[in-house]
Amino acid sequence: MSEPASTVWRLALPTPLPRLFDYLPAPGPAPALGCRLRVPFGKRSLIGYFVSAGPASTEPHALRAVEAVLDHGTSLFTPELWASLNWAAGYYQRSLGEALATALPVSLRQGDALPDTQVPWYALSEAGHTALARLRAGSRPQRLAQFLAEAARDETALLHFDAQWRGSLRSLDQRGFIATERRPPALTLAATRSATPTRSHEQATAVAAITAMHTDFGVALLDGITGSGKTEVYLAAIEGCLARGQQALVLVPEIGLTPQAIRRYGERLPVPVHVLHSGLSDGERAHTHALMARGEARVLIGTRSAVFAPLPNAGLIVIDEEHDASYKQHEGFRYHARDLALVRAHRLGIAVVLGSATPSLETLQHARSGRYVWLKLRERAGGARPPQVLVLDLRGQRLKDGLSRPLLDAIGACLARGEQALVFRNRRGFAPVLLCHDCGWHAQCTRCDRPMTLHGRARLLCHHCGRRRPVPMACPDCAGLALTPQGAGTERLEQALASAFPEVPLIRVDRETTRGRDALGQHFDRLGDQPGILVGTQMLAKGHDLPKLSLVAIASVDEGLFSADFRAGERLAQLLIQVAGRAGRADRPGEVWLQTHHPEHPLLQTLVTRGYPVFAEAELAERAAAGFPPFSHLALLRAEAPHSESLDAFMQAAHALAEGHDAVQAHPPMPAHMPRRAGRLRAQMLLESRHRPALQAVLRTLFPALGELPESRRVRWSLDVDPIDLS
DNA sequence: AGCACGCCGACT
DNA sequence: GTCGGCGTGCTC
Repeated sequence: MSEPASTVWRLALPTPLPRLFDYLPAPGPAPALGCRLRVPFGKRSLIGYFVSAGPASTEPHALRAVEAVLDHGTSLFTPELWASLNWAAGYYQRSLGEALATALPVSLRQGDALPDTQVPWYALSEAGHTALARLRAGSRPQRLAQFLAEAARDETALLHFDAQWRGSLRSLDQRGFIATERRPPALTLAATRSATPTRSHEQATAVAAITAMHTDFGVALLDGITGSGKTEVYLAAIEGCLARGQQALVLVPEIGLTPQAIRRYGERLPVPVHVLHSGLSDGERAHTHALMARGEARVLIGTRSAVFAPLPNAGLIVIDEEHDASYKQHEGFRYHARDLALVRAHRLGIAVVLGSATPSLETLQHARSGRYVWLKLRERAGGARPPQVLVLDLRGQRLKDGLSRPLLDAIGACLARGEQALVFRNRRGFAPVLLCHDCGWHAQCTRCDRPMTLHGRARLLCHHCGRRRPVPMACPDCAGLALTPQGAGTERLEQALASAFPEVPLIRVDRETTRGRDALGQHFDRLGDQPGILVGTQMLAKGHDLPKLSLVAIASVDEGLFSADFRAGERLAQLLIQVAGRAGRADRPGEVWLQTHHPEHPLLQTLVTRGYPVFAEAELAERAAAGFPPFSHLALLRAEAPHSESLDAFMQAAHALAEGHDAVQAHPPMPAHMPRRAGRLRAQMLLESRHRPALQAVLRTLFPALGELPESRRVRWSLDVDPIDLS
């Protein structure tokens, strides 16, 4: 039966416009919820998602017709994923169409069909069965034929049976002894798995607690120090999930998805382990998506966007390093993968394991309040001792290229023992500032009002907008020749260390030296187990285990100590613990050196002498007193414009709209942390509430109203719900 | 976000 | 004289 003529189809479209769009229906019945349709939109053609059929909402609109229905019968979204994405679009104030499109791999987003996941299975044909007895006993083809006579096999099984199966199969096939058909891939692996290691009492307790949670939604915080064996707990929990026939999703931070880590899951679990990360082709991503959607993949490990994987048979979600900032998308649809995973798990009625050595204060607060099961791992596997932390007071010390004498001596001693040292510095380039020693001028980016970083000896680079220019011969202000690099970046540390220790290999790891697939792993491989030095940025905080690494130095912790961002302390503490955790995992305790001009700073004192849990308690008390998250909830309106008039006008108008709501405070607009970037002026306004629903209610009216402000057309603006970074 | 339309600088 | 810069307006 056809729909009445006045009926329209209401679609979500991948555009930031926060509404649905009506179209004249295509012939045939209305599609299922979430089915993809091709529709004309302005001058282009878009993929939209079916939401509902009904009478046209707004009257005088020239309706256009749906061009094609792409999904017949079932949509790409499971009911749970559909509901979760609807929730996410509302919560993060994005259009439903954008949220839906973000959740799909690019090729599906563009309208491709869900890829075929069937693989060839080989069996013995009737002729083959008849001929089996005549084959020469013990020959390769005969043994293969015997193997296929028992059951049809896929390529994985054949490979495991005989690495050179292809030749034998071809010879059997040429004689008509093989029957091939396409079937879904095998769910389990025949290969023998690596043995389960003996678990510590703490680990066993954690595994039992997580296993007990399998019947319903629940969250466990696996609060385990570095080296306490969190991965072993994940693996055991995933094994339980697989034993119940369910799927497991593991989220890891961008940098955590190393071949080493993937191998560990692959060697242990009795099913194929699938991986999603940014290095894959569109086709590979769509294929993995299809496997998950059909329940043909049981374990998926992935970074942030893997949180959108279909889970028709969900059993468990693991989020490793749950505090990691890479789980928050920093542009467009600014979702938080951890929070979205919790929402999905709630709908799915499954357990979530949040693991970290340095839990976020949000998660910790839930654990303290009893909403999460709090599982602690406080022992290092094998009884290894924690690293010894030395705070090195730089005041009055002579610094050579950012390195003090005691630190150089310690590195020398470390190398002399045949071990490795890691020097961490969060600034790339040679020096962060180029200063005129005569008049005080320093090289600034003309578009960002920030110092330009000196790279090499001749080039200035702005890390905020990418602008580059040559180093002037003389000071542009006073014509003096006393231009001096101030401070030390990774490049300068590399040079200083190379001249101090010319006899050992030295590897610099930062964005310049480390690009592309597993470049980091290759660096580590190059170093091997010989004595040597690694110097570099954040990228060194995770990755390979380095058994010979016994000294970690943080060249300067000072920048993080006095930041305007209320989360800076938490982030610095997490980084310090993480980097420190790299030292001395094997038989001998490592040493961690912190260079600072502020050895008495409470953060360092608490963290170093009493550890992260005590630090976190103190920080939580401060957050409670100041009314910051997790004791309040934030949304940040950001805007930028080429001229201050349009920017100010928009921010004023936005503030007027946001003001005067119960239980939600709209702070006055203020310049962004970087008031000018790439030549554009930037401002922001913070919304804050103790009551999340109250904040959500304000955002629901504020967001569409902002888009309708005439002032909004002259600025680029965005709303960040639960911002991680207030700068 | 795209994509077009529409008015002002440096080029064949 | 044009090619093209990005301001501003619209998308069922």
